Amino acid sequence: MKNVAALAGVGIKTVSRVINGEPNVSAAMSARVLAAADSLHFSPDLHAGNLRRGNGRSNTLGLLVGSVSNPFSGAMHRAIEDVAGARGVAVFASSLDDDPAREEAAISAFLRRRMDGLILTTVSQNQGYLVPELRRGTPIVFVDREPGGIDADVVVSDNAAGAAAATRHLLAHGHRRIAFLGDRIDIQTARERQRGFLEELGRAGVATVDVPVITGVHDEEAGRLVTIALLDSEHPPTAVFSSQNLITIGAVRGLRERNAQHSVALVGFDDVPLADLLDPGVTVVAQNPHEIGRLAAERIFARLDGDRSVGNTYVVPTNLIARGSGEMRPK
Amino acid sequence: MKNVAALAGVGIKTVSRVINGEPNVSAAMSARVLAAADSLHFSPDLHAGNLRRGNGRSNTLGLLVGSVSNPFSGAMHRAIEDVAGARGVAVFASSLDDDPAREEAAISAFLRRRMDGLILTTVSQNQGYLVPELRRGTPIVFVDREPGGIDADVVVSDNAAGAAAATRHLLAHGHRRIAFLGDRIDIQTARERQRGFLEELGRAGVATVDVPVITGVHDEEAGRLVTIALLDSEHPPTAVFSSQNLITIGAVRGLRERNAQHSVALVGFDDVPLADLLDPGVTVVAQNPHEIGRLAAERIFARLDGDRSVGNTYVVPTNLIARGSGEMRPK
DNA sequence: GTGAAAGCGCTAACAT
DNA sequence: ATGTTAGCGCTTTCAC
Repeated sequence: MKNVAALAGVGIKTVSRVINGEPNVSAAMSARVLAAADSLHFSPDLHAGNLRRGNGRSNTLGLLVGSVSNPFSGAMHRAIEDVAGARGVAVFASSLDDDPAREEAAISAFLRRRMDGLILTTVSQNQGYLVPELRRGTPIVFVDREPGGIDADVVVSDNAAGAAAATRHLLAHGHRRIAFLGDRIDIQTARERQRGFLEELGRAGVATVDVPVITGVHDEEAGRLVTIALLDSEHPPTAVFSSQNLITIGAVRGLRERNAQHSVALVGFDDVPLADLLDPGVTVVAQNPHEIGRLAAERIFARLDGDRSVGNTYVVPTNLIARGSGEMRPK
Repeated sequence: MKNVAALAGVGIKTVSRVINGEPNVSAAMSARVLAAADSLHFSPDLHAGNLRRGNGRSNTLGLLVGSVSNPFSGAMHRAIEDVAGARGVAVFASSLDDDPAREEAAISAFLRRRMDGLILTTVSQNQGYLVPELRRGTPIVFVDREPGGIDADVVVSDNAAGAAAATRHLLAHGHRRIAFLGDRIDIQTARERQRGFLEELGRAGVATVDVPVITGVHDEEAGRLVTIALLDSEHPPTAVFSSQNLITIGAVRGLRERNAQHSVALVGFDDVPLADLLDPGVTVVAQNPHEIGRLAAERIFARLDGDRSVGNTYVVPTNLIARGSGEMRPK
């Protein structure tokens, strides 16, 4: 900017005025400055400006998701980007990988970069360490999973209700021996889904002693192996409830390998790409990652626009989509 | 930092030393500063530091992809994040949406934030406007699509060769009337794939006058509609080559709707989630987005580490995966 | 309508 | 081993 001022033969403040579109610059002056800036390929340093600027906004949001390569995360990211982009705010995304160390590293990276707001999926048991940052005025919204030890905005799916709906669906089709395939129990949503499943069985008066509940299933391959093991066991289940998208894909593979896809029912939590094109189509309790992302971003901007209300939890409903795999009756 | 120094009763430079892990600080001093920083929830301002720091690195990379919700982009993003993360560098991703205006806006946002390097998917016909930035020393790698008017590192799939392989595969299975479903022709890879397709037909001596070449097919719904129109036409093709992942999904849907999935062959360019679980499995020319991302990130860091060689083009091979849909013979 | 000086939070260079 | 001063690129404040 100094160089631009020198080349245009004007004071540095005038350049600043022109670049930022401030009033009180003559048209001739403005043209001269713009020409100089152009010929030097000048691009203002946003961070340097923010250092002195009053509100100190960086027009940047930090986003922490499960993994940027997971379709759920991708859809959420996209929705957030759309809301933020409309306001000229850029989004900075990191993958959590369900690793508490990455949670800390990513958030620390966000904080050091002075993001205007944070949208976080977390895995640690407690997010109390963010309370000072929240008090300082940085809007923080937790998505997908509820945080611990902090009062902030939260946007989540109705995990327990969705899991209960899936369970009810299988029960209604005559299943009693329903296997539950759950993620790592340190993950808040995994516990919620398991709770919804067990409570629904309880309401139906089904003894859970006979129901295989397998937790710690975290990825596709584990889902496949667990499904095969269940099918090969002495009392195989007549239905499977896989409580996460990667597990569902693994379960589909496992059922195929034992040629059980048309005899053992399957309902998944969270939708899976092309689920409707499989044979049978995969019945799922679909989440709405786009809506979760949109809402989260709206909350951030509401806070930035001055909303000082206490933290609220927004529950986005799930939606059971029957496609065939969940409508089979036990043999 | 000033506050930390005051609270600890030391000079500001000592705090700086402790925070940055510089040598020449006594253990007692270090502990006192750390305690003060902790009690004030101090987090250093990375950008303020970079303003004065010699190399001025922001430890941030800008990434522009098709859409953060596309699986190809997601896989690439993830690979880049993994390489960058290992070096303590964060990644900032934006969606291009094949819109030249977004290309300009996103790159301008990157530049204003002084990213250390840029990994770009572009859609404008010419990227000459980035030459000054490249000369200034900002490493820029173009991924997925080759840029115009600039000499820089490029990492792409072998689009023409992959398309030729797909075409050869269909020809070898007896097809002559092969429909080509192409993306918008302003997209460089779309042109390359079309070229590979037509050249392979030429090598095989197949007259292209009889071959339906449909371009401008950009999304899933367009792919579906075009496929149905082809099947309903007077001389329906015996095989379809869909040259992009969303188009392929649309084509699968179209074939299903006309119950032609077991009679009309299909090969897609770029892999599709769960393609192996469909009936028939979808034969594709798979790209390697993970490898493209990894290589691109490696190039950025090589440049940051001092590599001053001229721009190079890295071609990542494609891989034809036969799963059933591409191995059907014409009726 | 324009510009000079001070200072944002930090680090480089140079004291001590 | 610790502190002081200048200045990164910009905006603010205030003077002209």
